[in-house]
Amino acid sequence: MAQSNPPFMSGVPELLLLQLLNEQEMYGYELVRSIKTVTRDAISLGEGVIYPVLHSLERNGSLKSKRKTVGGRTRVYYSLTRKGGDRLEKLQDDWRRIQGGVAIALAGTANA
Amino acid sequence: MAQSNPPFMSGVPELLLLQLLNEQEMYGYELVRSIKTVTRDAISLGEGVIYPVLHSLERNGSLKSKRKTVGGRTRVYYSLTRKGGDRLEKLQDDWRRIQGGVAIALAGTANA
DNA sequence: TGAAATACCTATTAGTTCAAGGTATCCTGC
DNA sequence: GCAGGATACCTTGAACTAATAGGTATTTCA
Repeated sequence: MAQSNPPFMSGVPELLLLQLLNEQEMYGYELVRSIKTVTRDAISLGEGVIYPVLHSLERNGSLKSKRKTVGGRTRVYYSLTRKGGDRLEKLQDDWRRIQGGVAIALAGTANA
Repeated sequence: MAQSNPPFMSGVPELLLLQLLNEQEMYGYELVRSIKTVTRDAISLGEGVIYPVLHSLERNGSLKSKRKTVGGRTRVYYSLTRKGGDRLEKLQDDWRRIQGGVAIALAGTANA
C-alpha cells in the first residue's frame, strides 16, 4: 500500500540532468550553464555537483557518452539510454508526488 | 548576486515539521501520523526521521517543548519560537524557488 | 603576456535520511 | 491474567547526497 519514500529531495540534480539530456544531448560544462538559464536562476549547480552525477549515471547505464573535439577543446556529450529514460520517469513521478504533498501541507490551515 | 543554493535534499522533513507546528502544537508520534494524513499518503516519514529533526530544531532554538502526561503516557509537545518562524519562512522561500525551477525544467521543450 | 572563458576532473567535508533496533505504558480480547 | 497491538519516547549506524574547494589544460581577446 503506502509506497516507501525515496530519499526526499534527493535527485533534483539528477532529475534536471536527465530531463535536459532527454531533450537534447549536451556536455557537462554546457549543462552547468543550461540549468541556471533554463530555471531562470532559480537553481544553480556547480561543476562539482554536475560531473560526479554524470559519471555515476553513466556508470550505472543511464547515460552514454561520446567525445567531440571542438576548437581544440574536448567535449563529452551525454545522452539518455533506455534505462535513463526509465529512471527519468521514476524521478518525475517521485518529484510530483513529493511536490504535491508539500503543496498541500503548505496550503495549510487555510483549507483545513 | 545569484543567491547560493540551499543544500538540495535538506529541509523537506524540517519544512513539514515547522509548517505543521506553526499551525498547532503537536507531539512527535502525532506528527508522524499527521504528515502521512495531511499529505494524503504522498509523504510518510518514520520516527527515526522525525525525532532527530525535532531534537536538532529544539537544540538550535527553533522549537520549544513541554511535557504532558496523558493517560499514563508522556507526550512532548513542540511549538515554534520566533526563530523557528523565521526558519520556516526561509525554508518556504527556498522550496518555492526550487519547486518553480524544477517545474520550468519539467515543462521542458513543450514551451521552449 | 596575462586574464577570462572554456572544458574537463577529483577529494574532502558536511549534512540528510533511512532502516532497524530498543524501552515502557496502556488497552483489548481471550 | 496475559498476549498482542497501539501508543509514545528514543538512538545507532550505514548509506547516500551535495557543497566547497580545489586542480589541469586550452583558447581567445585585450
